[in-house]
Amino acid sequence: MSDVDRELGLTGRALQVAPRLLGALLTSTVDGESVTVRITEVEAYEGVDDPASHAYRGPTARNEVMFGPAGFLYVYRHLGLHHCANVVVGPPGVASAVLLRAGEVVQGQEVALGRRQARGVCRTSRDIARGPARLAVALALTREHNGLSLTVGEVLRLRAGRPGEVCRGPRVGIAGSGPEAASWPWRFWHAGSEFVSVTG
DNA sequence: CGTAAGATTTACT
DNA sequence: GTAAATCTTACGA
Repeated sequence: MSDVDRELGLTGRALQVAPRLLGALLTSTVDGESVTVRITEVEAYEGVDDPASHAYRGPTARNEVMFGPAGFLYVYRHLGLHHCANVVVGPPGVASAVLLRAGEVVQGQEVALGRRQARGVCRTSRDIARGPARLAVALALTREHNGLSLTVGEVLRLRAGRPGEVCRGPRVGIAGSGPEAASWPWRFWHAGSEFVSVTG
């Protein structure tokens, strides 16, 4: 286990780890360009007990990384258009992950903005990584990065940052998983941050 | 093998 | 506010 694993307590379950990831810094280096975001909004996804989780029905080719050890990246494609990135947490064999929903770009802003504008319109710096698929674009994360380590290696680097005041509420976009799971307050964000995808 | 639905974003009315 | 874009995954036949 690395120092970062210990510092952030990544081997805990998603519900415990999610709020601890707020304020953490994630750097990606893709195509020789480095971008760092400070994480401002996350959601916890558990496994067999969580109807909204990709791991709810057991391991598949897509979600196998979620069942592995903590400290790795899980990236999935959504609606054929977008990618979303998760931090795999929890002990090996237990599916548990934290979806990165939004962040503030603190390094490599020009690169990140360029990547966003190459895929559409991005008017303000506030919107560069505000939203899970936007954050993935800013960091240039795709399915190719699925399963990469967040603590070892050249591409990804996660490190602890200064924590802030935490708010929590229901997760976004999972109404199809049933009213119960959609009501659980498993979404966490930094109080007062403008770099949050949905306020409330 | 066919098909339905999806942890979203963007543009347009 | 509403709709379209776009394709993979997962499940049923």
